[in-house]
Amino acid sequence: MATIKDVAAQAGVSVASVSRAINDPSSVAPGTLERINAVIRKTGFAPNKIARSLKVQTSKSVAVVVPDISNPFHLKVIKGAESVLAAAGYTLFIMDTEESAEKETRSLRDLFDRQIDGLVYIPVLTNQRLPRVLAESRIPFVVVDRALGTDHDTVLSNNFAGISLLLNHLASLGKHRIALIGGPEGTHLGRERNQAYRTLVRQYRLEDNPALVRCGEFTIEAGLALARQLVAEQLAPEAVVAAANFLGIGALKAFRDLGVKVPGDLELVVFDEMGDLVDPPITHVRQQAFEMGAQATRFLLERLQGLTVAPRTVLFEPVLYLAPA
Amino acid sequence: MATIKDVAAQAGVSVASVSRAINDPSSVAPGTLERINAVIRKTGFAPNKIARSLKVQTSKSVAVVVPDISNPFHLKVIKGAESVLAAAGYTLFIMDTEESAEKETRSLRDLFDRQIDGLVYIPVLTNQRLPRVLAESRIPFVVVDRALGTDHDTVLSNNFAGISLLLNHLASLGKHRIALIGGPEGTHLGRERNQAYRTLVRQYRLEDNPALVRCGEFTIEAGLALARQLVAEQLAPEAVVAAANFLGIGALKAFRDLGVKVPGDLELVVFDEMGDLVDPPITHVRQQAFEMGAQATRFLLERLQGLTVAPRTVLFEPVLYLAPA
DNA sequence: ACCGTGTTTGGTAACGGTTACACCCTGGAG
DNA sequence: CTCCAGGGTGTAACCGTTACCAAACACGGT
Repeated sequence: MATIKDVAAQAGVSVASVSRAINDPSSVAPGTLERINAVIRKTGFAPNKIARSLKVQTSKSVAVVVPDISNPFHLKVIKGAESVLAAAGYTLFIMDTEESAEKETRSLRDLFDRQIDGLVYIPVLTNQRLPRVLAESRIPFVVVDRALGTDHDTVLSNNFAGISLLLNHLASLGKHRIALIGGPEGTHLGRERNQAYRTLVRQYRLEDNPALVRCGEFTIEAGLALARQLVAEQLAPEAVVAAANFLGIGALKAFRDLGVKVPGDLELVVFDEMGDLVDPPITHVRQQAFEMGAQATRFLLERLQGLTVAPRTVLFEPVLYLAPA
Repeated sequence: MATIKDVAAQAGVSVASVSRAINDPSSVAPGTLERINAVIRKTGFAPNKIARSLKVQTSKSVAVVVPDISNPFHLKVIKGAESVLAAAGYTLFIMDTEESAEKETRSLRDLFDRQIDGLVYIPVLTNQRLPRVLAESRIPFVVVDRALGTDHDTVLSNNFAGISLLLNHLASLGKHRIALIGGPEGTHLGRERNQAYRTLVRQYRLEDNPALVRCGEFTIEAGLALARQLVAEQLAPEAVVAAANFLGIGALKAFRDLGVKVPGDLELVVFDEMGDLVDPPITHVRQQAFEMGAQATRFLLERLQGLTVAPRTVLFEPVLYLAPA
């Protein structure tokens, strides 16, 4: 690769002039500029970004760090981020932490000392607070999907509202004994949705029976196992709410395997969409994942452009998708 | 962030010693080493990778560049890459080119002058040959899923075999008039699968009627539209093969909307999986995406470790998943 | 003729590391 | 008692840019 020195030599000017020709063309005489540009075209020279970053301490790039790139929600957040970044001239790096706190720390570290400018960050599920690396860093970031403190920008879904939409729908259908297939109590996200269920069950005066709530990991396997339990123990719920897409998928599989008709024997509703071709169509709420990614990135760009305002938190409202009756 | 100079000053040694302490501990006296390490721990110092890369022209990182991160096939290739990279101590960057050649070029450029060491590369669909940036670069890369030349490592699916499995299945079911919903003829991938269909139709002595093949983009919308055409034109195929997952999804939707029973009125088989919960279950072939990503990455690592052998091409066999009758 | 003023340009010190090279010890062999 | 080998350390050049500063020059006004 040609360097700025080569160009300077061939054009018969100093490196300083070449640098100026690139970064502030108006500051160099038209004749010189043309000569330099000719050489640049000829050699295909492009300034080395590494060297540039080292000097200017910025890299015109941001990263999105997500716990599981195959989770459709995360995927859409990424797509949302891409949509606003494309216009802004930033390069986007995606990193998959595979739900491992250790891998997450490594990734963050790595991004930092590669001079990433900013970060859209969906924490690993088990994180109860901001990783030290992040807290100590001076780079702007915005946290998506999990509340991890208030001294930085945060973009969240209104989990309570989401569960509320689902329970309200079931209640309006006259269901009374409604089970929950919930996420892990040890995580913020799981707790928040489970708690919403408990609160709302009382509020709607539905059957309030601890045996009706089953919690596990946010995985298809867990959904499958918990749904099986519910059926096996003859609790005969009239409806089931699954607190996440993977749980819903697992539950639906279980019911199908066990010959439980959905809907019919049982109503199933789920938090988050499960895919395009799910049959029968299942009533669910959708998070505005794309829009959340976009908004988070807008916040980030504002900070990158020097805006300093108090940390903001925004809540996106999930929307209900009713399956045709 | 602390720099190596700070550490050197605090430890009362030269920067050279600190650098050595990090990169070749055995070369510094035990006492000094300990003193340096103490300071490093205290300050949380980590060498700036940017500066390091600039000097040593390597960055211990590789990238996976894919055209569409929400395509399950690409996703699994990424997961496969991750699985082998984790062990090797390389950082993985993921970039989504969104099926845009222009964006792809930018991304590749960007990666290069960030001193990426190697590349696992799934080209944008419309690329007929290796992008210039890549061809001219000196960094090792391996191309996945599309044949773009023979002077580099390539990892492919046996598309012919995949179509063959599907047609063979249909033929064994006694189907004779089999339509194809194919990909764009202007792309290598589309052409390859469509061509396989044409060849095999003759080979199996099935109805060889150009009106039975409909091609379009690899999208859900195209699948939907093409399936509608097939139904509308009363060609009455006994079976349909969709040449890709998105086409299959679209087709299934169309049939469902039009009240065409699958199976029953029509048999549908598709190249690639469509999702976990598709109902009814559809007979399809799966590419060994994860394994392909892993293999590609293994090839890459070998080159990164200095192996120089002739460029290799490996073909992975798709496997048939029969829907329960 | 002289003096600002303004435009172009070149020299060069950073940025934060790595590494070739020279230097200084110390100790064992001759 | 010299000499040499070799371990441990520091100095400084270098990676490719950018940006500050000063130098060179032209030009219009007194």
